[in-house]
Amino acid sequence: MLEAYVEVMGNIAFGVVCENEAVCASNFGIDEADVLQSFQRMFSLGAMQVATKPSSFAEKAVNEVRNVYEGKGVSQSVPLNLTRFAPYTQRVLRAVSRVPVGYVVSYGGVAQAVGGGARAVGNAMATNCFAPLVPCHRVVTSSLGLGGYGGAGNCGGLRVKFEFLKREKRGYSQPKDVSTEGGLMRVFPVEFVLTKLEKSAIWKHI
DNA sequence: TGCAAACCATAAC
DNA sequence: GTTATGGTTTGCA
Repeated sequence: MLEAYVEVMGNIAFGVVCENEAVCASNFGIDEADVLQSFQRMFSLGAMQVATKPSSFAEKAVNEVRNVYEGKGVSQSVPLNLTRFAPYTQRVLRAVSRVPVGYVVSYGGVAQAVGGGARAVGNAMATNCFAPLVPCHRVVTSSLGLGGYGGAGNCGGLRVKFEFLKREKRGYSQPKDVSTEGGLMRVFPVEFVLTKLEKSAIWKHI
């Protein structure tokens, strides 16, 4: 039986779905109903039980979701259960979760590391059930545009993605390579994206 | 800039 | 099998 748990902090709600000490899904939204609704689109109603009193693991997982949301980074201490995804999608998600706070990667950059094409990577992001644990908000277009955001859950929108990136500013100025199971992956300081967006002034309309 | 064609893994049929 | 569908990319006018 899957355990769903949602914690509301002020005007934002964080939620996880857990099973056997692993996270099967995570999300955030405007309130508890919002988050639960997104979970119900991923799992059948009968397979999931909403916990009023969370297991210690669920509590820890929700904490992690909140940390990432607040821009504090990923400790990568909670295991993810990716088995309900296609093998290629799993590779993409694992590669993306290696992008450090303060950096972004392009769809094509991920594709280069895990194989396949940029478009396929975008598809994998769109089905990502682990927002923001798998930081799909750090994946942008090769021209340093935002790309898209908000596939599986209710929490979508480029505005949200933009806010994420602003919180994750760390003042880096040089690109670097991170290693993935497929090979090296080039990541860029999030500032590259932000300065370009602010210059183009398009972000004001998001 | 803007547009069109190539790209690639999935899900649905 | 085949088709439709994207959170893209690249080249060319």
